[in-house]
Amino acid sequence: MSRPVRPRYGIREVAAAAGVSVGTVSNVLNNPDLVASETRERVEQAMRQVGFVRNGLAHQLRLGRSNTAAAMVLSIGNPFFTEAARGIEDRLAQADCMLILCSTDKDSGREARQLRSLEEQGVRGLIITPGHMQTEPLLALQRRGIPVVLLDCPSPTPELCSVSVDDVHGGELVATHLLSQGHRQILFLNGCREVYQCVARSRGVHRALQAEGLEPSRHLLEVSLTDVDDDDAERAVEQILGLPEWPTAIMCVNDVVALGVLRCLRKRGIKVPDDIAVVGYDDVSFAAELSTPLTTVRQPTYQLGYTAAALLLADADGATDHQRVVLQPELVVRDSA
Amino acid sequence: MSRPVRPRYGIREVAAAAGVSVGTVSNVLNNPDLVASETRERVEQAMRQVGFVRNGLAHQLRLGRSNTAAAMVLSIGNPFFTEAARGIEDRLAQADCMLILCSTDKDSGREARQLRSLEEQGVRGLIITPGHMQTEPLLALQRRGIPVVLLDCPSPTPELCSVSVDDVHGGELVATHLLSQGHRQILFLNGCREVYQCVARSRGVHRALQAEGLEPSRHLLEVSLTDVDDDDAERAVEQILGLPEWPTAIMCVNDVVALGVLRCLRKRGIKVPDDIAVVGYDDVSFAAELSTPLTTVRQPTYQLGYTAAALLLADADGATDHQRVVLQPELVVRDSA
DNA sequence: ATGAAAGCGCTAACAT
DNA sequence: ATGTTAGCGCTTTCAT
Repeated sequence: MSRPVRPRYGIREVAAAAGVSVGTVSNVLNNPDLVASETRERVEQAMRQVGFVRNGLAHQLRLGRSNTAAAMVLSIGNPFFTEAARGIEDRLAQADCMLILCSTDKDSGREARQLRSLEEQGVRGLIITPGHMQTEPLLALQRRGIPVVLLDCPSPTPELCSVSVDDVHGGELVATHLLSQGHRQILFLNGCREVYQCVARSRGVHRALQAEGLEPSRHLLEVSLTDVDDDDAERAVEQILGLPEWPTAIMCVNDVVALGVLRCLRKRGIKVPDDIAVVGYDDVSFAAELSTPLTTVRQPTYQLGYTAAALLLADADGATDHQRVVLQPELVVRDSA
Repeated sequence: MSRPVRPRYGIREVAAAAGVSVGTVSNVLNNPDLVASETRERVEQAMRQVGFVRNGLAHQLRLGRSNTAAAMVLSIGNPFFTEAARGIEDRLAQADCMLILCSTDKDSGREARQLRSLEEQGVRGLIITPGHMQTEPLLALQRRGIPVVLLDCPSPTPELCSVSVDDVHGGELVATHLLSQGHRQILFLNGCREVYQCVARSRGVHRALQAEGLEPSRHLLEVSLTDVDDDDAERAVEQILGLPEWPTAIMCVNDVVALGVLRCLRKRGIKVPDDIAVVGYDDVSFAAELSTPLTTVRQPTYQLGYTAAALLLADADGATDHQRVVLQPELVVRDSA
């Protein structure tokens, strides 16, 4: 038998110190009102004395559930997701639940590994923005007893909860705005086509073009970024500007991408919006203060997270209806387009 | 006996399905080479068949340690910390270790609660940017077997590891720059005085004033923000501008605060740097692309996190020397000052 | 090479 | 009101 690596004082030591049984100590912890106040006093003092910290692993093993939920987002470097995480955390805290925040960073291998690890940890539930559209692993997870809530992407099945923002409409808002400004050569710096949000916004853009009777193939160039961050966007625009014909407007899948676009254009001395218009998405905190205040789409980000956590808790408490909440985005017109 | 809330298949079911004992299944998991390859094959198939997921709680309980480390930062909304978290995560991943990321948000009650919760979870180690200077709870934690590494703040004791950036020097760099530009009325929007970095940077500013033979009380106004975010900063500046005499330069404890300052000044139509100069700290991704490109202090943020995780792992593996790594900051002069 | 069984620290049913 | 004890799922020693 290997010695425990971290020998701490447990309820046994507390019991000995207080002259009671482990059952009583356990009751002080979990059913204080079953214990005579005098005894309770004594036990609590013993706990302080030996520096007792409950072994949560044993606790949860016994109970069969933990008070830790997990959130997996696409990128922790995107303020959109940290804002949503704040909402999640706040709601979970109300239920004395902690949050494990993970970031998949578009690595589906990593997503799978983390998913497994979280399941092994026995998380109480999972809030996830999937990096692809295979819901099967998530459904399996839920069948094994771990409630799943999709974040920022509507559930394709009635078995999963979801909270999302209407991305088709969001894409449509942006494209309609650009078209109304007379733009006919639009570059859409989109994310990976495996990600729902990206596909949906693209659909919205197409819809806007159609509404004007315009042929997408003539007026729209869509590029899928790989990392979907500012550096990635900068490189992509750099490349596009090497082409003979420039777009008159660039719409970005999020504000971080727009940041990279602005950086590239600034370095090349290209004026926004005069030479090229730029539109972001998310309305993160810095959007309004960029060199050219960013026209973008505001999402109820905090509420998105907060609601997702609420659904998760309801589900973990045995709710059987799987809600699909859809929130509405809003175009914020500033100077960049 | 209450039924387990989440009945999953365990090694017992796998053993039954494969026609072996639980010990053998365990060996397939942990000592595959002790098992005859034919048996191993059979067991592995049984695992897939029943959809086996190892119960990490029981695993860790038995082993006495987990493969999850935790990081507690001051604010998850600050890109500085998410960048550091990326460094931490990357280094931990090399050791097959997961990260729990927590944010204290200046709430010391919350910090204490989360600390306890993490200890109960049996985290393998803790990387923390403390919101105050009481190291006693951290030392106690370490004595109880959980290695602690201070992030972005030098350890005041030889018993704790730390990785930090020279904040006194950083503050000095900024102030020296401002003084050399002729500024004699400097507003320092600092964070809470309980936080080491804030105190250290303030010391650096004082040092710079002294080097010029200037009296701090005449040339420096230092304000402690409470939330230390952009909205908080905006409010503070709004208030300062109500005073009869305005500062000629505002230095900020980080770039997020600078963002709020720029927002306030823009709303009031005050020109940067002509009317008031502004300096940030951290050089986060958006710093260079703000309405006025931000003069700021660059820190080796990713490396900060990466190194902290390396120290943590070394410590958890039994290293007994407690290193104090100090990195160097660098002034990045742009347009805002 | 495999099996049997003890025990990690805790909770809760049952006994007193 | 308190004590006793089985067992959560796993690992590991010891025996076969």
